[in-house]
Amino acid sequence: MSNPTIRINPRQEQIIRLVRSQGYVSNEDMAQQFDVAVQTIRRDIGFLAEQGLLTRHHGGATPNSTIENIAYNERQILNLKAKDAIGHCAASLIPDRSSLFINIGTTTEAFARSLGGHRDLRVVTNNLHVASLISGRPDFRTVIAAGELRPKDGAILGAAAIETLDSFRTEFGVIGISGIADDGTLLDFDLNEIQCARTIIRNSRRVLLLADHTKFSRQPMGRVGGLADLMI
Amino acid sequence: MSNPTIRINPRQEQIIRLVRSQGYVSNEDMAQQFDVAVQTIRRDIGFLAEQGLLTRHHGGATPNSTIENIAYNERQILNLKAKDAIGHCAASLIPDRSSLFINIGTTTEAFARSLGGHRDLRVVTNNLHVASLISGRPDFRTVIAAGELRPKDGAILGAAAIETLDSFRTEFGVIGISGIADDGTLLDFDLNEIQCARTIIRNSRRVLLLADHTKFSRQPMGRVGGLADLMI
DNA sequence: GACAACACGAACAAAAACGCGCAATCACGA
DNA sequence: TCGTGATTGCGCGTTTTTGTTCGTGTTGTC
Repeated sequence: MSNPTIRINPRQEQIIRLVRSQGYVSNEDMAQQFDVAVQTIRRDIGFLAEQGLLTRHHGGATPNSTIENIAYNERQILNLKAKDAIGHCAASLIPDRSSLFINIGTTTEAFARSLGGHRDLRVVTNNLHVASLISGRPDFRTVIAAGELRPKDGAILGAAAIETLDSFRTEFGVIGISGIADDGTLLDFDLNEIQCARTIIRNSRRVLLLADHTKFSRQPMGRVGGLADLMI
Repeated sequence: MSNPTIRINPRQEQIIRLVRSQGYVSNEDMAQQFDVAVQTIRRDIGFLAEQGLLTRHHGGATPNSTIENIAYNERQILNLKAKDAIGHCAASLIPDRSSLFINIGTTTEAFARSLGGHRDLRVVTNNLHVASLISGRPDFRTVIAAGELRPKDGAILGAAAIETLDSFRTEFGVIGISGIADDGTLLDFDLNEIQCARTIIRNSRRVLLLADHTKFSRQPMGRVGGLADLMI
């Protein structure tokens, strides 16, 4: 029948906890910490990875925060370094205990990843990956918008999403953009995205627009607004 | 059914207390502490584990955290094999091109993981992890419910979520449950969860209830419905 | 592109833990 | 006092876990 006693021993449980809290731990470190041979740790890691509880690497293991891995591995992220830097910089502008919208886009996801040091934020987002990234934070209050998912980037768009976004007012709106025209006009490809961005801008006291240099060379056709709309 | 005299001797009671306070205690330590042979401790541990009062391991025992206290990460690994098997089995009942609700719970997540071979499903869910799992599928149409995220398990609950769920009718409702009473009554801990489950049941042509054997030994207090509510 | 250092898996051996059967002990009432 | 049944301790063969060795594979550097 089904085995009643699950085959996970205390050490393996500790390993999961350790890896999840540290991000990356080497086999050597774990062997030392638990006072067992490296080979034993390897066996544990192998077993846990087989169960899908963490990810194996040469020399150690990392947690299996599903979405982050999907984000990095399966999706092409251009200018990762620049986006991380932008996200980090933007995050430093957000004080603890603030409320904020986070819109769709890979740059806003980088921003969300940089919120690790913040506390007690209240976040409203229509970005599935952002929601996943911060979903484990017990001190955050995270609201996700309703609606249909767009597979390619985890965006939640449409009338229902706008309705959700429209029922909140926040101190910050963090949005990305597809393109910026020479005159400062903000541009996007998709009407739904544009409407969501507008809703966020309308309901935020301040707006942080995250964009790297590539946005200046693109010229989508939809108009989100002018830079003037972002002024405080 | 409930046996009137369960024989738990003082030593066994002490063992439970000790394990609960220490986290992990080796059989050797306990044998020394109670001044009995290791064999006797083994018997005690075996008996107590059988009663579900603690968890047995090679060389010792750990406490059996109560359901509410089990963190999501740990819950995820409970009965992983059984949950995968259940999920796989349930997935085989779903034809391509169906529409379905997927509720919160680790078993429903296992189910979602088993949908890899399906095509063109339309899914409505209030489970962030489920949404993430299937978000990359370009042939699926995925709708996520609105509302506040519960960090411990990625559940989206509340009035907004119910409103989203209530605006769809599907062929299948896939739900988990916290406990099943002997008379078939479905039980849950949280009022919000119960309301979501009821909404899903109401709006589904057929309901698939995913539960492993551990659900029969738990007795939460909220009533979701009877097994009769699930009949086709 | 080659080499050194490190990490890995497989196989084997040692150690620890386990279960079972049986005998000794204890509790308790006839 | 004796018998009965439950509990405990011990011996021993079996299973599980852990450590070690060694040939192979991977990584990083020059």
